[in-house]
Amino acid sequence: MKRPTIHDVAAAAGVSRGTVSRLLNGDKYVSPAARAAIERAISETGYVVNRAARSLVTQRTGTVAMVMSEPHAKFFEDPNYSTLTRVAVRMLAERDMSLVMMLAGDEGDRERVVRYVRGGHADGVLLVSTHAGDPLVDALAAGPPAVSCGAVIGRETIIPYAATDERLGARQMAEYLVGQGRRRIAMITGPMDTPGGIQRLEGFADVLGRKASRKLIAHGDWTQASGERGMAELLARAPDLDAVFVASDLMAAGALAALRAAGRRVPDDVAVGGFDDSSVAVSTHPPLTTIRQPLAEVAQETIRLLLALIDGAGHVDPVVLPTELVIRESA
Amino acid sequence: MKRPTIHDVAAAAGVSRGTVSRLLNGDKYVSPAARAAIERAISETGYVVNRAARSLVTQRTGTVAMVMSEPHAKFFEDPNYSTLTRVAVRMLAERDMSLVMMLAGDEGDRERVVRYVRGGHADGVLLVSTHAGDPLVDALAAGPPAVSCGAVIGRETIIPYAATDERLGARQMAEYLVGQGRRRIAMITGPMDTPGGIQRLEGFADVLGRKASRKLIAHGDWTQASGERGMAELLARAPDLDAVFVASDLMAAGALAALRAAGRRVPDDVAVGGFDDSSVAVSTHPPLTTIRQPLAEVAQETIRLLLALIDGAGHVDPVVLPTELVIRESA
DNA sequence: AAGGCTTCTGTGAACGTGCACAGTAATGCT
DNA sequence: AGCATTACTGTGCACGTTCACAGAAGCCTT
Repeated sequence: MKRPTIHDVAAAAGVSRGTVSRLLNGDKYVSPAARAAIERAISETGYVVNRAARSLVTQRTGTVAMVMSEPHAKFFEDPNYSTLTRVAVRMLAERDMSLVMMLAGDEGDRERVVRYVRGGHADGVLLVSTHAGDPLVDALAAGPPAVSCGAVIGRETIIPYAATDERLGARQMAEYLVGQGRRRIAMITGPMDTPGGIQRLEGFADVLGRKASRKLIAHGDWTQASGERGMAELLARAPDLDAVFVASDLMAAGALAALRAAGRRVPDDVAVGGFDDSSVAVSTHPPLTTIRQPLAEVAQETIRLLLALIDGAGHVDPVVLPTELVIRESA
Repeated sequence: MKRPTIHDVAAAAGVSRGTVSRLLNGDKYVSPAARAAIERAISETGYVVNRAARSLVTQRTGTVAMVMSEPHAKFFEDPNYSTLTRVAVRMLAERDMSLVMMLAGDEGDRERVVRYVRGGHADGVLLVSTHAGDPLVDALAAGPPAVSCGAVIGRETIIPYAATDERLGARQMAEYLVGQGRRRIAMITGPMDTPGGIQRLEGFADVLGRKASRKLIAHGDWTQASGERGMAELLARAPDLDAVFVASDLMAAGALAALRAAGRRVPDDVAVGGFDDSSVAVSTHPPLTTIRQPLAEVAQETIRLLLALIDGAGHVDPVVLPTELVIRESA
């Protein structure tokens, strides 16, 4: 009834522990005969290595901790995390490693994460949605390698990351709107302590120059309600606007509602550009012209960086990947 | 530089390993003096228990594996999983346990999951979106306790679960549509190998009786595109329909598009009812009248069942929680 | 024929913990 | 006073693995 150990396998194969261990860990000095006997013994006994015993001696855990700092609720509905999680699990599984999820919403959570990581329970840390000034980043500095999916504002040189070229994406949308002959282009940004909030506004300003006046800029918090509010504000401040670039599709859905309430037609009176190419982009009416991010590639690069560091690379360079304009009907 | 061990703590506190261990594990026989000295020593040394060493001797891992069988991509955007993950991480953290994510999409994945779980690397298994006939369920039967969030079709008596009362929700919507005076009510279902697919149709049929003719029923696969297709089919087969109950909000968004394309006004010509009360429900035009599921409670109950089993409960009863009608503008 | 590689194998020690057991001192009970 | 009980503490062993080391066997070189 007991689970078979490496001893049982060795006995069944007629060799010693050491030889079995060598086979398991890919050491080259194992004779073909021994190899065959051991492989047979493993499948007969249904042996699977005990990771606890292994990590006790190797000081490695085969585990990566995914730490999410989103203080409230809905961190996940974002396809970003969905993709990242999937890619991470896949890539780690290939190396027989596993992904454990941790929340770092409040102080207690954060302490637990630090204890866990510094206690040596993870070989690496995958940071997600870490806000500017999050104390977690510094608390984790002395531990195992950490990377972030998306830059950590203010810690770009400390925490390696892979990210979308947010600024490029914003430029693409702004240029498209200008190219369509729009003259009074407004913007609803994300929160200004996130990379997406800051850099999408920067890209917008790159193209619009001083036409990007404060009057034409409203700030949201990624929620649909904030998009609706932002749009209403903008309409009040600049009734003559003929286009709006909204920093996320979800907020853009809110903006559409506000425009409809104000009797403006989209795209005839006002063109609307979104960002993310998420599932809401096609469920709105009209469907959103938006910016697609290479989510899967970003996720993949993030994990690649982390694995390189875990494998001993002293330093890795951040990776920034280009976005793509997706034209639908809203602009 | 080495991480402090229980020995170091014992030495610093002037007691023996055993006493420290007793304090750590909540044994009552520790004198107040020893307790104080040990607690001080722990915080001074920054000691954190080595889980590998602990599980080696206790045969427990402090880990729950969350296994997702969704064959393709987007398992996560569903707020269902988002909520479940969050709740699971929270509740497990309280007991100092952790959640590891595993995918069971293809055969290779499934084998890895079985190896992992039967190899004793998890104290419990949390099944998610497991389809009818999934071989994983039987392969896991001999291992540690497993529960499912949402019933596993055909294995309801083997795998304990917490779930929404899907059938009740469908009845609520059907009764509401009937109560609004609708006479020709159609339905677009989910895939018929999922609880949501089957039971939402059953609830609909409970209310409509033989009025729920095959002519008025189309099948979707939860995607928006399938909702659009289903609606087009229904309009072709029964042009006189005046209401449609769509088994998910996302499919309902597709149905709205098809209705708009056909020139039908919602809700004037056709009332549309959704299911889930997800974020799309408020981003469509008009916003969807839908059924809210108590996601957080279901998640909580699921984990509670699992923990009870891990704690040695021989048997637990499934939990089914009621839904709620949310009235917006589409019906 | 002797020595030195290369290839392969077995063995003892260590990793850090919990648990059973033995043991001590103080207290309560008759 | 004697004995049982309670409260507390220390010690040896086992958990299952990897790693360093030592050693055996075969082959090539001198």
